Amino acid sequence: MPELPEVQTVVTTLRPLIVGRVIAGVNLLRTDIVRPGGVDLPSRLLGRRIRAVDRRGKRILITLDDRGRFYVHLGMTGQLTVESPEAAVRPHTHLVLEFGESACLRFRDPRRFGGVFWIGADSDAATGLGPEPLDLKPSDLATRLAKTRRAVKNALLDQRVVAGLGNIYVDEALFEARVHPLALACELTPEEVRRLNSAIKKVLRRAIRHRGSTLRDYMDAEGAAGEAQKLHRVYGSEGKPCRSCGSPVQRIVLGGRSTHFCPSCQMRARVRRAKRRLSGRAPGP
DNA sequence: GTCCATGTTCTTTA
DNA sequence: CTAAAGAACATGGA
Repeated sequence: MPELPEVQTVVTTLRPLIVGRVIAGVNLLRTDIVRPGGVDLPSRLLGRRIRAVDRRGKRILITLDDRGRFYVHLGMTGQLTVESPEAAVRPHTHLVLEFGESACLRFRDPRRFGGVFWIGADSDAATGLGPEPLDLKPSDLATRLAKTRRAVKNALLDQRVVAGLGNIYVDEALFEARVHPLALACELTPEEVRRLNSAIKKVLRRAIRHRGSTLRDYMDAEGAAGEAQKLHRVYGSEGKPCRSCGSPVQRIVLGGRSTHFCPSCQMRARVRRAKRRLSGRAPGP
Protein backbone atom coordinates (compact mmCIF):
# COMPACT_ATOMS: atom_id res chain seq x y z
CA MET A 1 0.00 0.00 0.00
CA PRO A 2 2.58 2.32 0.88
CA GLU A 3 3.72 4.83 -1.67
CA LEU A 4 4.67 8.39 -0.88
CA PRO A 5 1.16 9.64 0.08
CA GLU A 6 0.56 6.70 2.41
CA VAL A 7 3.99 6.96 4.02
CA GLN A 8 3.58 10.73 4.43
CA THR A 9 0.22 10.17 6.12
CA VAL A 10 1.73 7.66 8.53
CA VAL A 11 4.49 10.14 9.36
CA THR A 12 2.16 13.07 10.02
CA THR A 13 -0.16 10.99 12.21
CA LEU A 14 2.70 9.22 13.99
CA ARG A 15 4.78 12.30 14.80
CA PRO A 16 2.58 13.92 17.47
CA LEU A 17 1.94 10.55 19.11
CA ILE A 18 5.54 9.51 19.71
CA VAL A 19 7.92 12.48 19.50
CA GLY A 20 9.23 13.27 22.99
CA ARG A 21 8.31 9.88 24.41
CA VAL A 22 10.79 7.56 26.07
CA ILE A 23 11.08 3.96 24.91
CA ALA A 24 10.56 2.06 28.16
CA GLY A 25 10.40 -1.39 26.62
CA VAL A 26 11.26 -3.14 23.36
CA ASN A 27 9.67 -6.38 22.25
CA LEU A 28 11.21 -7.78 19.09
CA LEU A 29 9.10 -10.77 18.11
CA ARG A 30 10.92 -11.52 14.85
CA THR A 31 14.58 -10.67 14.60
CA ASP A 32 14.82 -11.18 10.85
CA ILE A 33 12.90 -7.96 10.13
CA VAL A 34 15.86 -5.95 11.48
CA ARG A 35 18.59 -4.99 9.06
CA PRO A 36 21.48 -5.17 8.82
CA GLY A 37 21.20 -8.63 10.29
CA GLY A 38 23.69 -8.33 13.15
CA VAL A 39 22.29 -5.16 14.76
CA ASP A 40 21.05 -5.46 18.37
CA LEU A 41 18.06 -3.14 17.93
CA PRO A 42 16.55 -3.47 21.45
CA SER A 43 19.75 -2.33 23.15
CA ARG A 44 19.99 0.68 20.83
CA LEU A 45 16.39 1.73 21.46
CA LEU A 46 15.82 1.00 25.14
CA GLY A 47 15.74 4.14 27.29
CA ARG A 48 16.02 6.52 24.33
CA ARG A 49 13.68 9.44 23.74
CA ILE A 50 12.22 9.90 20.26
CA ARG A 51 13.32 13.21 18.84
CA ALA A 52 11.88 13.27 15.30
CA VAL A 53 9.82 11.39 12.73
CA ASP A 54 10.41 12.21 9.06
CA ARG A 55 9.90 10.78 5.60
CA ARG A 56 12.41 10.23 2.82
CA GLY A 57 10.99 8.45 -0.24
CA LYS A 58 9.00 5.56 1.20
CA ARG A 59 11.15 5.41 4.35
CA ILE A 60 9.83 6.44 7.76
CA LEU A 61 12.85 7.91 9.49
CA ILE A 62 12.96 7.98 13.30
CA THR A 63 15.66 9.94 15.12
CA LEU A 64 16.55 9.31 18.78
CA ASP A 65 17.89 11.68 21.42
CA ASP A 66 21.39 10.21 21.09
CA ARG A 67 21.29 10.95 17.32
CA GLY A 68 20.85 7.27 16.53
CA ARG A 69 18.45 6.75 13.64
CA PHE A 70 16.53 3.98 11.98
CA TYR A 71 13.87 3.80 9.33
CA VAL A 72 10.83 1.61 8.86
CA HIS A 73 9.93 0.48 5.35
CA LEU A 74 6.37 -0.78 5.04
CA GLY A 75 7.00 -2.99 2.01
CA MET A 76 3.64 -4.08 0.60
CA THR A 77 1.65 -4.86 3.75
CA GLY A 78 3.41 -3.05 6.59
CA GLN A 79 1.54 -1.12 9.29
CA LEU A 80 2.98 1.19 11.92
CA THR A 81 0.40 2.06 14.54
CA VAL A 82 0.18 3.57 18.00
CA GLU A 83 -2.17 1.53 20.16
CA SER A 84 -3.13 0.89 23.74
CA PRO A 85 -0.89 -1.78 25.26
CA GLU A 86 -4.18 -3.44 26.24
CA ALA A 87 -5.25 -3.88 22.61
CA ALA A 88 -4.92 -7.39 21.22
CA VAL A 89 -1.62 -8.04 19.46
CA ARG A 90 -2.54 -8.97 15.92
CA PRO A 91 -0.81 -11.79 14.05
CA HIS A 92 2.36 -10.77 12.16
CA THR A 93 3.28 -8.11 14.71
CA HIS A 94 7.09 -8.10 14.64
CA LEU A 95 8.16 -5.18 16.82
CA VAL A 96 6.56 -3.33 19.76
CA LEU A 97 8.01 -0.21 21.43
CA GLU A 98 6.47 0.44 24.86
CA PHE A 99 6.01 4.03 26.00
CA GLY A 100 4.37 3.25 29.30
CA GLU A 101 0.81 2.58 30.44
CA SER A 102 -0.97 4.52 27.74
CA ALA A 103 0.61 3.74 24.40
CA CYS A 104 2.88 1.54 22.37
CA LEU A 105 4.12 1.58 18.78
CA ARG A 106 3.55 -1.62 16.83
CA PHE A 107 5.02 -2.70 13.50
CA ARG A 108 3.21 -5.52 11.74
CA ASP A 109 3.79 -6.81 8.23
CA PRO A 110 2.26 -10.13 7.09
CA ARG A 111 4.30 -10.50 3.92
CA ARG A 112 7.49 -9.19 5.54
CA PHE A 113 8.67 -7.32 2.47
CA GLY A 114 9.20 -4.40 4.82
CA GLY A 115 11.57 -4.09 7.74
CA VAL A 116 13.37 -1.94 10.30
CA PHE A 117 16.70 -0.56 9.12
CA TRP A 118 19.25 0.75 11.62
CA ILE A 119 21.39 3.51 10.09
CA GLY A 120 23.08 5.05 13.13
CA ALA A 121 23.94 8.71 13.53
CA ASP A 122 26.14 9.35 10.54
CA SER A 123 25.23 7.33 7.47
CA ASP A 124 22.92 8.83 4.87
CA ALA A 125 19.23 8.08 5.29
CA ALA A 126 18.69 8.58 1.56
CA THR A 127 21.25 6.13 0.18
CA GLY A 128 20.01 4.72 -3.10
CA LEU A 129 17.18 7.23 -3.43
CA GLY A 130 16.61 9.86 -6.09
CA PRO A 131 15.11 13.28 -5.36
CA GLU A 132 11.76 13.93 -3.70
CA PRO A 133 9.13 14.21 -6.45
CA LEU A 134 7.35 17.12 -4.73
CA ASP A 135 10.54 19.22 -5.00
CA LEU A 136 11.43 18.10 -8.48
CA LYS A 137 12.02 20.61 -11.27
CA PRO A 138 11.16 19.62 -14.86
CA SER A 139 14.81 20.00 -15.83
CA ASP A 140 15.84 17.51 -13.11
CA LEU A 141 13.26 15.01 -14.26
CA ALA A 142 14.31 15.47 -17.88
CA THR A 143 17.96 14.86 -17.05
CA ARG A 144 17.13 11.71 -15.17
CA LEU A 145 14.78 10.26 -17.76
CA ALA A 146 17.21 11.04 -20.57
CA LYS A 147 19.68 8.56 -19.08
CA THR A 148 17.66 5.43 -19.74
CA ARG A 149 16.04 3.61 -22.62
CA ARG A 150 13.53 1.85 -20.40
CA ALA A 151 9.79 2.40 -20.65
CA VAL A 152 8.93 5.57 -18.72
CA LYS A 153 6.70 3.54 -16.37
CA ASN A 154 9.64 1.37 -15.34
CA ALA A 155 11.93 4.37 -14.98
CA LEU A 156 9.46 6.12 -12.66
CA LEU A 157 9.13 3.01 -10.49
CA ASP A 158 12.91 3.04 -9.97
CA GLN A 159 13.51 4.73 -6.59
CA ARG A 160 16.95 5.88 -7.76
CA VAL A 161 15.30 7.98 -10.46
CA VAL A 162 12.63 9.56 -8.23
CA ALA A 163 11.91 8.47 -4.63
CA GLY A 164 8.40 7.65 -3.50
CA LEU A 165 6.36 6.67 -6.54
CA GLY A 166 4.88 3.17 -6.80
CA ASN A 167 2.60 1.24 -9.09
CA ILE A 168 -0.60 3.19 -8.34
CA TYR A 169 0.65 6.75 -8.58
CA VAL A 170 2.87 6.13 -11.59
CA ASP A 171 -0.16 4.91 -13.54
CA GLU A 172 -2.22 7.86 -12.28
CA ALA A 173 0.50 10.40 -13.10
CA LEU A 174 1.06 9.02 -16.61
CA PHE A 175 -2.68 9.23 -17.24
CA GLU A 176 -2.84 12.78 -15.90
CA ALA A 177 0.09 13.72 -18.13
CA ARG A 178 -1.36 11.85 -21.14
CA VAL A 179 1.90 9.92 -21.58
CA HIS A 180 1.91 6.27 -22.68
CA PRO A 181 3.52 3.97 -20.08
CA LEU A 182 5.56 2.21 -22.78
CA ALA A 183 7.03 5.43 -24.18
CA LEU A 184 10.80 5.31 -23.84
CA ALA A 185 11.97 7.52 -20.97
CA CYS A 186 14.70 9.10 -23.09
CA GLU A 187 12.37 9.88 -26.00
CA LEU A 188 9.82 12.04 -24.16
CA THR A 189 9.55 15.56 -25.53
CA PRO A 190 10.32 18.49 -23.18
CA GLU A 191 6.62 19.25 -23.19
CA GLU A 192 5.76 15.68 -22.13
CA VAL A 193 8.34 15.82 -19.32
CA ARG A 194 6.91 19.12 -18.13
CA ARG A 195 3.39 17.67 -18.10
CA LEU A 196 4.65 14.58 -16.31
CA ASN A 197 6.42 16.62 -13.64
CA SER A 198 3.26 18.61 -12.94
CA ALA A 199 1.09 15.49 -13.04
CA ILE A 200 3.27 13.67 -10.49
CA LYS A 201 2.95 16.54 -8.02
CA LYS A 202 -0.74 17.00 -8.62
CA VAL A 203 -1.52 13.30 -8.16
CA LEU A 204 0.65 12.95 -5.04
CA ARG A 205 -0.65 16.13 -3.38
CA ARG A 206 -4.25 15.16 -4.01
CA ALA A 207 -3.63 11.68 -2.56
CA ILE A 208 -1.94 13.17 0.53
CA ARG A 209 -4.93 15.47 1.07
CA HIS A 210 -7.12 12.35 1.10
CA ARG A 211 -4.81 10.53 3.54
CA GLY A 212 -3.51 7.93 1.10
CA SER A 213 -5.13 5.00 -0.71
CA THR A 214 -6.46 2.04 1.23
CA LEU A 215 -6.93 -0.93 -1.08
CA ARG A 216 -6.41 -3.59 1.53
CA ASP A 217 -3.94 -3.27 4.39
CA TYR A 218 -2.98 0.37 4.52
CA MET A 219 -3.83 2.42 7.62
CA ASP A 220 -2.27 5.48 9.23
CA ALA A 221 -0.63 5.54 12.68
CA GLU A 222 -4.05 5.90 14.32
CA GLY A 223 -5.43 2.91 12.44
CA ALA A 224 -7.54 5.00 10.06
CA ALA A 225 -7.96 4.03 6.41
CA GLY A 226 -7.36 6.52 3.59
CA GLU A 227 -9.83 7.75 0.99
CA ALA A 228 -7.56 8.50 -1.97
CA GLN A 229 -8.49 5.26 -3.73
CA LYS A 230 -11.76 6.97 -4.65
CA LEU A 231 -9.74 9.37 -6.82
CA HIS A 232 -8.01 6.74 -8.94
CA ARG A 233 -8.72 7.32 -12.61
CA VAL A 234 -7.06 4.29 -14.19
CA TYR A 235 -5.46 2.13 -11.50
CA GLY A 236 -7.65 -0.92 -10.95
CA SER A 237 -10.10 0.30 -13.58
CA GLU A 238 -9.49 -2.15 -16.42
CA GLY A 239 -12.39 -2.09 -18.89
CA LYS A 240 -14.10 0.91 -17.29
CA PRO A 241 -14.66 3.99 -19.44
CA CYS A 242 -11.89 6.56 -19.37
CA ARG A 243 -13.01 9.58 -17.33
CA SER A 244 -11.78 11.82 -20.10
CA CYS A 245 -12.81 10.16 -23.39
CA GLY A 246 -14.90 7.09 -22.55
CA SER A 247 -12.61 4.51 -24.18
CA PRO A 248 -12.12 1.39 -22.06
CA VAL A 249 -9.12 1.56 -19.73
CA GLN A 250 -6.57 -1.03 -20.78
CA ARG A 251 -4.42 -3.22 -18.54
CA ILE A 252 -1.09 -4.60 -19.64
CA VAL A 253 1.73 -6.24 -17.72
CA LEU A 254 4.97 -4.29 -17.66
CA GLY A 255 7.95 -5.39 -15.66
CA GLY A 256 5.72 -7.95 -13.99
CA ARG A 257 3.37 -5.24 -12.71
CA SER A 258 -0.17 -4.40 -13.76
CA THR A 259 -0.20 -1.20 -15.77
CA HIS A 260 -3.40 0.73 -16.45
CA PHE A 261 -3.85 3.43 -19.07
CA CYS A 262 -6.21 4.90 -21.63
CA PRO A 263 -5.02 3.88 -25.09
CA SER A 264 -6.78 6.85 -26.63
CA CYS A 265 -5.69 9.65 -24.28
CA GLN A 266 -2.18 8.26 -23.73
CA MET A 267 -1.18 7.61 -27.30
CA ARG A 268 2.53 7.37 -28.02
CA ALA A 269 3.72 10.34 -30.08
CA ARG A 270 4.77 8.18 -33.03
CA VAL A 271 1.41 6.40 -33.15
CA ARG A 272 -0.46 9.68 -32.84
CA ARG A 273 1.37 11.08 -35.88
CA ALA A 274 0.64 7.94 -37.89
CA LYS A 275 -3.06 8.09 -36.99
CA ARG A 276 -3.27 11.70 -38.02
CA ARG A 277 -1.77 10.79 -41.39
CA LEU A 278 -4.23 7.97 -41.89
CA SER A 279 -7.18 10.15 -41.00
CA GLY A 280 -5.97 12.82 -43.43
CA ARG A 281 -5.80 15.58 -40.84
CA ALA A 282 -3.12 18.22 -40.85
CA PRO A 283 -0.18 17.42 -38.57
CA GLY A 284 0.23 19.54 -35.48
CA PRO A 285 2.87 22.26 -35.06
C1' DG B 1 -6.28 -25.63 -6.72
C1' DT B 2 -5.45 -20.68 -9.51
C1' DC B 3 -4.26 -15.90 -9.92
C1' DC B 4 -3.33 -11.53 -8.01
C1' DA B 5 -1.48 -7.90 -4.79
C1' DT B 6 0.45 -0.47 -2.96
C1' DG B 7 7.97 -3.25 -3.10
C1' DT B 8 12.74 -4.27 -3.28
C1' DT B 9 16.71 -7.02 -4.38
C1' DC B 10 19.22 -10.65 -6.35
C1' DT B 11 20.10 -13.22 -10.67
C1' DT B 12 20.07 -13.88 -15.47
C1' DT B 13 20.13 -12.24 -20.06
C1' DA B 14 21.29 -9.25 -23.87
C1' DC C 1 31.64 -4.39 -18.67
C1' DT C 2 26.62 -2.28 -18.17
C1' DA C 3 21.64 -1.98 -18.62
C1' DA C 4 17.47 -4.08 -18.42
C1' DA C 5 14.39 -7.91 -17.86
C1' DG C 6 12.98 -11.68 -14.83
C1' DA C 7 12.68 -14.29 -10.69
C1' DA C 8 12.40 -14.47 -5.92
C1' DC C 9 10.90 -13.23 -1.46
C1' DA C 10 5.97 -14.48 1.99
C1' DT C 11 1.17 -14.24 3.02
C1' DG C 12 -3.63 -13.87 2.26
C1' DG C 13 -7.84 -13.00 -0.32
C1' DA C 14 -10.93 -13.54 -4.34
